[in-house]
Amino acid sequence: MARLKVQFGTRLKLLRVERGITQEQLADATDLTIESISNMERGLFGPRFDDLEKIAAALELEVHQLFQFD
Amino acid sequence: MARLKVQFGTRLKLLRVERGITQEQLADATDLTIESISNMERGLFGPRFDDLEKIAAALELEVHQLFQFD
DNA sequence: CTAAAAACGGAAGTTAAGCTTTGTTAAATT
DNA sequence: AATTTAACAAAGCTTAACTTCCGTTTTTAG
Repeated sequence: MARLKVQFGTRLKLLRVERGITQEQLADATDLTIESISNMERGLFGPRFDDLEKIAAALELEVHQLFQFD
Repeated sequence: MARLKVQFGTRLKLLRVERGITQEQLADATDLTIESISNMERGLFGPRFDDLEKIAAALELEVHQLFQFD
């Protein structure tokens, strides 16, 4: 039942690494802490709605692509 | 800057109406209140991460489709 | 090989977005 | 005209999300 968080986290990390940016750089770009990014990538929690927008913008993609698993 | 909430809300309403279910039915299926559904559809706030899963399940679609605008 | 950078992980405390409750009003449906 | 459905608002509550602080491990680079 926390499947989505884990899937999202895995996807987030993949996309971030693909773009060659660090957790710290993503944290800066989204006004979050590195721990929050880390926790998201590990599936401990998902971002708030507003932060979804920031994350997508920082990775230069559409929000729906963050949820494009498989 | 609350663009995503508005887009999401509009999309949610469209998908719900397409399926011919009321706000109340969606609220029941997701363990939310009708006001919360109403507020989301009007773009006042977005759902929590866990509720995203419930909403997608209730509408029988994948989460990424909730963010498939245009 | 070593130092630095990046990521992992946990625990405890804080904050504010999301959610509820209550109530009223306005459309839409029959 | 009556009933259902949805819009709207304001005030209070809850808790997931977030931060802060800490130490450890892994990866990268010099």
